[in-house]
Amino acid sequence: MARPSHVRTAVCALLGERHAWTVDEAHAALSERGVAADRASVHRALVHLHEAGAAERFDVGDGRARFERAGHHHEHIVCSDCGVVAPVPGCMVDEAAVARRTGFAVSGHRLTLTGRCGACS
Amino acid sequence: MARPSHVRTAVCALLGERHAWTVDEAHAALSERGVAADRASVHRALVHLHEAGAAERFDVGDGRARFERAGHHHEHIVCSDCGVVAPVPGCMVDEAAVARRTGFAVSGHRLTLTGRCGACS
DNA sequence: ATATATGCAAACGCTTTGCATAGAG
DNA sequence: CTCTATGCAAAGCGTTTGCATATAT
Repeated sequence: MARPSHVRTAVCALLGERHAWTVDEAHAALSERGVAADRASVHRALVHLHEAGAAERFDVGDGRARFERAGHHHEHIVCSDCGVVAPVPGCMVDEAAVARRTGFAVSGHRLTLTGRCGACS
Repeated sequence: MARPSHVRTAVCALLGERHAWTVDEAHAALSERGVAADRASVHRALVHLHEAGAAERFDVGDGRARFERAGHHHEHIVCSDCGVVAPVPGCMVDEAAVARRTGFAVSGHRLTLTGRCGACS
């Protein structure tokens, strides 16, 4: 199973559906669709996509890696009640200002907000 | 050893020295000062301080919990080379704007930037 | 005497990796 | 045939917890 990898293609398709997936969520989603795959394989597929530049990897502080399709920068907000992770359109971070203040050559950022989602309020 | 906890007081003192500590860093720092303490105790002291509101807990994505004194909001920037975590004075996140865009009742945020520190450039 | 912080060791959760196998080119 | 993705199982790592002990009040 060289190029048209079973798991990898399926995982890749998932990324197009939703903005964020943990390894387990992706694994479960594949199962539901009848795609048998090992957690390790799903994880490797995700890591591979990340290394290939097709996916971004981030975490919201709960210790689980999350992956999303690359190329659509946005921030994230986590509901402190139900844990859902939603995308926040746009970018509000002035990296140039940080560079000025810290002397670092800024290359990127990750902003995670916390709050209660509409459903939980 | 009830109130004037040996480890806890020492850990508390550390927080006043530097802006961020991992459990291991704190544990090592105590050892160097001749304060014998178990990692678990250091961890518990940090968690206790956090729950008491004296410390903030965050992570920069490397899987290690970091603690810092509470009450001095700032962002963080991590050097992609040496891994040092530096504070970024000020706050540049407009939570109200996020609330408007997402429908969440925003309660806080955590911004972590990445870049190369002055020493590594 | 009572309550709690500590040390020690084990349990956990998630990530990561080694190895043998199966399947594509 | 060769090379890589997969499955399975185990190893890692940092965090967290149970339990017996020590200590301050």
